[in-house]
Amino acid sequence: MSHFVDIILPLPLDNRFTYSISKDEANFLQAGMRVAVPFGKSKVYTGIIAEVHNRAPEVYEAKPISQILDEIPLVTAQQLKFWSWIASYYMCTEGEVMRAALPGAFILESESIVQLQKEAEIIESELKDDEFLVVEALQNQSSLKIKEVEALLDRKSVLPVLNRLMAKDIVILSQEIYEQYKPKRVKYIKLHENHESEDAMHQLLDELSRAHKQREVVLNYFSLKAKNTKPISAKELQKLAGVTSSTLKSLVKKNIFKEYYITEDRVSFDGEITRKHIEFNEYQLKAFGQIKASFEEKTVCLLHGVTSSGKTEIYLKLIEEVLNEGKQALYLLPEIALTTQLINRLQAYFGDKVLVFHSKYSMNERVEVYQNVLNAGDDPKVVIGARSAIFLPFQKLGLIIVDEEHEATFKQYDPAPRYHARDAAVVLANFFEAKTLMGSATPSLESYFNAAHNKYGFAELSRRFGNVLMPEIEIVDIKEKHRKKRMTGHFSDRLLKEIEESLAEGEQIILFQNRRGFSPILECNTCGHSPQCPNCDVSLTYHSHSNQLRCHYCGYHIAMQQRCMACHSDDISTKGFGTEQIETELKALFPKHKIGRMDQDTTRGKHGYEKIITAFEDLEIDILVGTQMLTKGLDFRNVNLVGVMNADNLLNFPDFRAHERSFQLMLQVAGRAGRTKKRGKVLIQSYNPHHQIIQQVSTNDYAGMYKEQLQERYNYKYPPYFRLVRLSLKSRDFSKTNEAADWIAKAMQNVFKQHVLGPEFPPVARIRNEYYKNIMLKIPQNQSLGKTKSVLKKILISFNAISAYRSVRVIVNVDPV
DNA sequence: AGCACGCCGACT
DNA sequence: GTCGGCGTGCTC
Repeated sequence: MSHFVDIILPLPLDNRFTYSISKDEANFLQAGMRVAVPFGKSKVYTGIIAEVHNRAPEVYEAKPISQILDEIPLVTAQQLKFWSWIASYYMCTEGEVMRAALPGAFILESESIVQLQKEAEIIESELKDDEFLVVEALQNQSSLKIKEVEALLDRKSVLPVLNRLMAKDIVILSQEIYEQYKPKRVKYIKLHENHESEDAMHQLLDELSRAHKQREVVLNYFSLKAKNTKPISAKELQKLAGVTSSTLKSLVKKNIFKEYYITEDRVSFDGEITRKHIEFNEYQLKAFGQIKASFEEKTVCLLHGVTSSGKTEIYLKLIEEVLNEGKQALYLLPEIALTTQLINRLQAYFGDKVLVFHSKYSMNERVEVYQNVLNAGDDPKVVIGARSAIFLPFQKLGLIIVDEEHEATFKQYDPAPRYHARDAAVVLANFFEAKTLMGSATPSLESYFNAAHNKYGFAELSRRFGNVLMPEIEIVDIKEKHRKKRMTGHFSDRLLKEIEESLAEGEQIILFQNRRGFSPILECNTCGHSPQCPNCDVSLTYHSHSNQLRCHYCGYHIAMQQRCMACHSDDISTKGFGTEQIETELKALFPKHKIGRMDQDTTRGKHGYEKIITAFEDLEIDILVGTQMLTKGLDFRNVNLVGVMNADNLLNFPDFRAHERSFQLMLQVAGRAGRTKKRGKVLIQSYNPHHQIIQQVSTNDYAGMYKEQLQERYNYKYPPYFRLVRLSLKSRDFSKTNEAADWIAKAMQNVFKQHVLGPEFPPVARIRNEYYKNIMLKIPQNQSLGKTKSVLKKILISFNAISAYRSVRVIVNVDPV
């Protein structure tokens, strides 16, 4: 009987691909293992085995696999099931899910080259036969391809051999594109056996009497040795003795010291557990009880807890219970809320049971977290991470917490899979029969709706911890202030007065200014022209620090213009305002105080964000101006005043969620004020002070907002009453884009009638010289999702068969946010 | 996605 | 006379 494997390749291709394997391989291989397979004329890809079977393909001859990359499955059966759910629900390929789900280092591409490590110390007697063969070959030629190693050893599974050689630091494996995972190895020092006796030691010190530095190293070594039995790292010894690595090296050369290496986890935690017993207040106790009770009958529970009401303690307690049952927990947060503050808090409580999964982590670190989760065995862990953490290889998941559940960043926008981590988490939890807890101070309408309709359980925390009052929210009518000439730049007299008072009290201030939408643009006062991006349909925005005009979409930039580009008038000015303007104005208004700015420009780089936060915590900054970044998970003790510079540009977004978003954003920002004893103050400046949303924010009226917005959603057929699928078409050819969009829209209208919207140009219809057009499909609750998607898929397949529209790409976004 | 194959313009 | 532009079709 012949044997085959079906492979998922990390490519946007709809099918799995079948390869032939030998009988022995069939016995060895399992679903979830990686294999390298030839694909097309010359490429080799890493694929995941989805199935081992013996159904020979009928219309083609299956190629054999080229090598086996794992000895045990890297992907669990649950994950494979989850991948295929994601692919089908979000209408993408399994290959795209694979790309998103596995750390890049696991996906090797094309030919790997094996080379001898330069300073390898090779002890032939310690090598197995096959290892020796490889080393011998490498001594004759500088590098070997994996294929050549296979030929040399006359077998396919050569990676385990190479891995052993890598572990011994004898060979290195390099990739053309992706670098491979490298374990972190720390150099340790010990005394050479020759000097271990007391006599030898004294003799040694005498010998070194003229080599001061070397003698110093040896003395320090002994004192460290006397203190404890821990291995002594080269770094530690160098530092203590105040010498460089070359001194150490010469001691090693003299056979006085010996080096050895220990592989260490990059992601380990070596701090102390300062676990404090969690003491709930009565409200937390009640909410905790509500959650536990709801988990008896429902799988998902929504926790609506106002800012700083102590949601985190409830999470910790629930996680602790799950860990005690021997199960794993996943704590999901939006990327920007993954702060050191929170991680430290978790580590202080759970110690090395905490694993952090971050997109900022290096590839090597991500591989280690992945492997730690996979090999967790009987030592369950809690993983804290952003949306992609749902793809980790959990063994026995007991609980998923989705904190800041309302955050749009849980939805991946680009590339596919365009999944919503919150919604996918519920499905993932169900695979494990685990529970999901969603938490937010401002829940999404969808989740609140699910709770209200008994699909989810519900718990509430309406008091702030320590009975701190909710901040007092005051609305400032800046239209009137303008009329009465009470504005200084973008600051009303009210706001300035409050800032002055706060500064006088020695308190810190946060000012919030929404980033995009109202970045400053250059405008001619004579002809009204403003410079446009040549590649995109947007105005260029002014960046004062570089004195440039830039495009947010494609990065195009030109120098700041002194004259209008259309009419050469020199009467030009900047319109709209961003964080940078606010910062400049503040510096002029409060020259004696330190002003900080936190936005995309200032938080670039690995620790940019941390630096600003730390500076603010250490009271080095008096007033912090920022974008939405500062709404999340930060706990500043000394802030009592928060100002929202302009509420209107949030509200005027052309999006059915704009009002909900504005409400959430403003309340979240407001929550930064007065987190300790003193009652905080929030000033919201607006041209429309009577806008419903602003009124609802000022009275903290979530229920009112919910009711009103829900009615709007009902009237205009939006979620949660209707599901949405958005198709975006793009191509370099304007009329092709239009024709293609019309074709698809027509095909859809034939089936879905009035539930097809568009085609319509998006607000920015051209980006990087590609033209965009959108079609929206609304799916009523009583219409089968599966059937709808398969009809849509069929339409798209026929569309792709039309050669005239070949250059038009269609992007499908299920549940767009 | 990548890559080879293939058919038409400006160059050693 | 060739190098190379990217349109099209396929990958087990």
